[in-house]
Amino acid sequence: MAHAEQTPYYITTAISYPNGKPHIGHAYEAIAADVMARFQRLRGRKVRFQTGTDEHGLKMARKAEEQGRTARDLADEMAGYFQEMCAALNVSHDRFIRTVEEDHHRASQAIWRRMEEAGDLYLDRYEGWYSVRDEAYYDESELVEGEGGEKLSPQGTPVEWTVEESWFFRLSKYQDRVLEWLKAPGNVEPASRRNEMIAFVEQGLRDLSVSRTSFDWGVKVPGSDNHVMYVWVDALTNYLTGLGFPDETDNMRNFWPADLHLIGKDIVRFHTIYWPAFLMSADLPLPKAVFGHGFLLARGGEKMSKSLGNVVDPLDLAETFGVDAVRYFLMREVAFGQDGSYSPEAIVTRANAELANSFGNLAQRTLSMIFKNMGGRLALFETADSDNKLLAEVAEACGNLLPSEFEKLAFSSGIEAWMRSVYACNQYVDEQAPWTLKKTDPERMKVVLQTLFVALRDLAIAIQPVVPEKAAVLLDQMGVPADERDYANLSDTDWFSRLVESGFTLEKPQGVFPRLELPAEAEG
RNA sequence: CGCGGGAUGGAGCAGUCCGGUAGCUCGUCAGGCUCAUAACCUGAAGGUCGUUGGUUCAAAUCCAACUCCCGCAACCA
Repeated sequence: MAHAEQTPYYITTAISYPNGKPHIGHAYEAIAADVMARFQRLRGRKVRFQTGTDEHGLKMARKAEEQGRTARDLADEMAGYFQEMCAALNVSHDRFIRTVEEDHHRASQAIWRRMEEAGDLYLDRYEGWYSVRDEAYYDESELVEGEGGEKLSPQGTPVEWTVEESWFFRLSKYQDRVLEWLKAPGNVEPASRRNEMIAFVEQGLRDLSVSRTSFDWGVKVPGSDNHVMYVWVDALTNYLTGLGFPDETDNMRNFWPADLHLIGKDIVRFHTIYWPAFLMSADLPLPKAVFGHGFLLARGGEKMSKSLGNVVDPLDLAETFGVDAVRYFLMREVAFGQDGSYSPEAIVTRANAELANSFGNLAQRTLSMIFKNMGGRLALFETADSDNKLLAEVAEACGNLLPSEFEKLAFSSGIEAWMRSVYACNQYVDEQAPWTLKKTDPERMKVVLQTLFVALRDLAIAIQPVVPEKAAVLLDQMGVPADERDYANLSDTDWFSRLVESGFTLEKPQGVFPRLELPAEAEG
């Protein structure tokens, strides 16, 4: 369907550090971003969606060394897993960026030069306690004592005294401007994260060490070949790289600044303090919004870890339960922004109750009755008040409630609103009892069934961002043309008559959301 | 005084910003229906919303103090 205006929308996930295979946390973020991207496309916006991997840094270098191979070789393998994950989860990104790519080095060096030209970079010596794991220096006062009396970072990771020449970024210079930006609602969400960051900046910002000489797996600092950039300098720049920066490309013009950086709550600081400061220094506009989502915990709220044996491979999950069930579960179960928990039981319960029993069964019973009692053929019909009431409720949920919640990234409550209208449909089926009307008033039965058909089409269109594959299967069965499935089509009043005129005949319906069963070995 | 999150019927959560009949899902019990994916619909039982104090006509919601739990974070980042 043509849209009068195609307002650009640029959304990114964080790029993942691929020193391990993707886990459910990565899947969660990728899926959420994908739901948002698909949602915006359905709203008629011209979407650009980027995800990828952040492959530089000491940890990758060390890991490769341990395995006796090159960092690049390791990076290639690991990045492959992340790409596979995106494919398996139907993540519809426009670009999967890898920070080892040539254009990314070029973009990083370009932003570096701009910060340098702004007078914000200077060479100094850095001495301090460095944690390889955290990739951060700590002040003596921040260190804690380990069991054997050894010094540990506040995170409990080992630190070593390190002295190196380093480039510094004048972060302190941007303190006031960053603070001002942070305080404007909407820039950083949810508010709890925003407040944390405000508190952090109000304590005062120190200049940031932004280069390393202790290893060479990274982007070379222009004019200082023995330095590589601090991983975050190059990692954050990926959002620009994908648009063609530093060239003045159409993508740069259309999509920068980004509409949304979707990230985990652990890296909010980098995205809402360092990144804005870098951009200010480089004289580039700041992202319109940064959202720090919560984490997915194992059942009972415990952290997922290999030692606890509760790690979840997203690919296994998709294979076991189906991609759409997993996507639905993740978006529905936890309030976005907060932490949530996962368990196989929870996904089966949720998917069965809502997708199979409520929505899937609604579709099946409706289409089945049309197929059996009307020969699968549709005809124009006149609705009564009770029918209009249902259609109005469904239209409100699909056209207003769900979209306005999704726009706020409140996926869970958007889906809940949608679900309520599904309940209303099942209730309507019961009240109208078309199986009785079949004997008493066949004409009325047709009205009821077709009212449900209309409702079903709205419901299927609305939920597409969450369960794209299954929604498409359902809409296909219903004969809704592929180019009439945007949100704008929800308010199209002629689609039904066009469908009738086209002579569409419903085939014997196939269940779209079968009930799931808990795999026997998933117990635990 | 490190930081953050949480405590609401059996379980999992929403509601808390902007006080005013405590809501949802799962589970349990009873009933209905039979079109449909052993599904759907209706009703019921079950909570003094962690504790104490305060503000108020009114507090899950605001204020103060306290108790307890969890995490510091995703593969050993």
